[in-house]
Amino acid sequence: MTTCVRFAPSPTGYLHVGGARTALFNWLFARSTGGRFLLRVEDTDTERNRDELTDVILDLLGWLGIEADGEPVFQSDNRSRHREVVEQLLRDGKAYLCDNENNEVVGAELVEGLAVRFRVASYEQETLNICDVVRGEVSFAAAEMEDFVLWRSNATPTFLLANAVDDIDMGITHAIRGEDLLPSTPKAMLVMDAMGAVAPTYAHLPLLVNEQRKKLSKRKDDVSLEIWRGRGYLPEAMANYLATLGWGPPDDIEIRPMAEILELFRLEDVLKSPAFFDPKKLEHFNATHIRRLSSEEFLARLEPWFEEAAWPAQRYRTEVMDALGPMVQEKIRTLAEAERFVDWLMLDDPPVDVASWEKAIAGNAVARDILSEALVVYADTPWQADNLYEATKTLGEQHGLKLGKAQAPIRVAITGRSVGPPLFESLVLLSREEAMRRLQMAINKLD
RNA sequence: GCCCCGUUCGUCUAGAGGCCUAGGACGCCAGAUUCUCAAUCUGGUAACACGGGUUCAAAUCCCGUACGGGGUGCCA
Repeated sequence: MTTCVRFAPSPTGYLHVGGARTALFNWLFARSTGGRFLLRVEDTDTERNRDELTDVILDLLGWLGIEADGEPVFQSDNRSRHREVVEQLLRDGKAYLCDNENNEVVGAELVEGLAVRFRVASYEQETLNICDVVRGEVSFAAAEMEDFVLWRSNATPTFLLANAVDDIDMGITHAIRGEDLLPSTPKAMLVMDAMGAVAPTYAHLPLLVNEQRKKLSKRKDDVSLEIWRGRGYLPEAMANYLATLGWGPPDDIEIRPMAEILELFRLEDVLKSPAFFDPKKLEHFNATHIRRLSSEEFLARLEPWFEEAAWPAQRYRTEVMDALGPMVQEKIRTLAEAERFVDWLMLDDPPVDVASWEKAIAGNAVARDILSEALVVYADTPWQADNLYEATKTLGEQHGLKLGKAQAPIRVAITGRSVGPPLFESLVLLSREEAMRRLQMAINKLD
């Protein structure tokens, strides 16, 4: 049997990291079983702009490397089919008309202004058993279920109806979704059974939770995938991290290419308990993925970031990144951090980090002497990294300081920060005149 | 309330009765190293929720308790 799964986002306007994880697991399952991965936009709420919504979702899924098979299906396009199923259920007595107070209204045809509820009593078995790949067999007693609305009085299908009908019509073999949908699964199965259809196999994924162990909330948590992309996270790092939430590779190697995860992933290995979305660990994954990029690829990924950087576009100096790229690559954790490693080479007056200034210069008794002497020494040191290194080292030794200490005030005076790329290589790129101008400015500021 | 699900280091996980005095990763702590460190390396810290069974043997199987979560809409 060829497997067929779907990711069915609801129209909230953006992609949630939990939704992205669900999409990823569906995609992994489809690709690893040679099946199909479809996209269905559950836009039964017709007020949204669906083109725009779909663009956001497709864009983000594409960013993550999750490609759907075929064009996305809009649930709202299946309205007539949904209506047809409701009408049939009504005729079969498996559903009934009801008014706003949920009182049954006699009739076997749809009536404008009246809703339709499913009649659970029409189901003849005592229990509904869900065959769940993750949770095993889960059963619900039919006697404890209440009738539920299939068709609203405003003539639109509810999630329960549309979701069930579309899964059947699309030939979905495995419904892989969040655990929050587990309690509604027996209702979907009731509808499918009444349609004379066979329900798909289910797999309810453990929820992603926040530090309070609650389902990720749009209000309190950073759940939008766009936010993470905007913070400089690599799609491969995000997808890789998401794959380790609720699932773990058997060989304990967590950070790896998606192609390898595809080979190792098995739906039945997915865990049952909720997982905390840990930004710190995500950051570590990201830093590692950044370092694994080739130098060329790293620079290419940085391009969109530098286009929005604080320096004027015409001030960008290609030679700076050609020389410092690899050194920046091994230090940053997110792409967003790259800018402050090199901005002082593109700006006339780079910002000065207050804490760095206090520690290395204002609060450092020898800082003034070091800066003044550096001004003198740099005036006639050959402007090359090796020579600057030696000159600065000697300067420090005259104060009984190791190079590490001696370079601190110089670094802050010139770059504005205590952290950055290797100083002497960078000074060469800055030019002697500019370096000396900044040293003088720092001394003036101190006076 | 009722229904359903879950419970291994702070966190993500490995573990399918003996390989477990429980492994890896993040974090944290310490040390090393580099011209800076937010990089790198090394080491350390820390868990089978509890109580009963079953068994020669249980983190692994069964039952119960506790705790946590999800659901209980003419939301999805």
